[in-house]
Amino acid sequence: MASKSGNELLRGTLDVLILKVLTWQVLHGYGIARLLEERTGEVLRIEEGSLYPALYRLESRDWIEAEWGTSELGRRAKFYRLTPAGRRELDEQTTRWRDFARAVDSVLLDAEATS
Amino acid sequence: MASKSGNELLRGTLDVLILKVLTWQVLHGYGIARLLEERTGEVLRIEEGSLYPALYRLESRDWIEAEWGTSELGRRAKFYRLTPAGRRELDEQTTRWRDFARAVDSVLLDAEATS
DNA sequence: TCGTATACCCAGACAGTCTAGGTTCCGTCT
DNA sequence: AGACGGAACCTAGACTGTCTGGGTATACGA
Repeated sequence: MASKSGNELLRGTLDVLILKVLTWQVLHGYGIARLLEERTGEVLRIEEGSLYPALYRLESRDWIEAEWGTSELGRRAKFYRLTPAGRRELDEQTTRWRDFARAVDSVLLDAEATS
Repeated sequence: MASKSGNELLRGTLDVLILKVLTWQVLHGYGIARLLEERTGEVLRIEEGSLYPALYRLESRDWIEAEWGTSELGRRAKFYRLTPAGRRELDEQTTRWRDFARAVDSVLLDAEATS
């Protein structure tokens, strides 16, 4: 019952998460999703139907660039790298996330009664 | 240019914020929005086009109940209060937010290179 | 050889926010 | 008295991003 499949919280956050992962390494889409899930103990689950559209979006905005290659497991894969504009965007969105999260916390973590 | 009017980050967070405010006091919609903006230094801006649909959504799910009354300034206003189910939902969504925010932080606040 | 996992792709449904319009009424200023 | 701003509510339609659920191809192990 409390399943709530559509992760609304992820909205507006997936982009910056992808950009961040790409500062760690040049990686293909599938690997980005796996890495994010792994590092967050499955709290962040990136469905492929969200992942690939997000990658195209980021590429069309010139925040990342793609190149076909071969994965560690010998399969054809598209590797993404961060562009200079993508790095600037990462910084900006990271700041925005921090401000937003702090604001939400300041409300949610407050005591129940303001007296 | 970096305007980004549609606040995607707010997605999935507005509900829990409203529920939380209603643990502080019985309040009308307009007042909820003003209070959230005030308390977060305008970081959270709640547009009326998002606010009222959100209130109907919460009411239709029986998480809040409404009653018409008169505001402090003498105007007709709809006052909302939290229901028991709303309180449970608040707890659940607060946990979900905390897990999510911690997961995002663990990625974004990490050093640039994992070595 | 057959299944499973890797790795990619896409159309359509869906949900929530925003824009931009609107109404009513109170209090204040002229 | 009239004009005006702001309080407080409401709504249709656009937009955007995620998910569901389909699909392809290939490598590897059983």
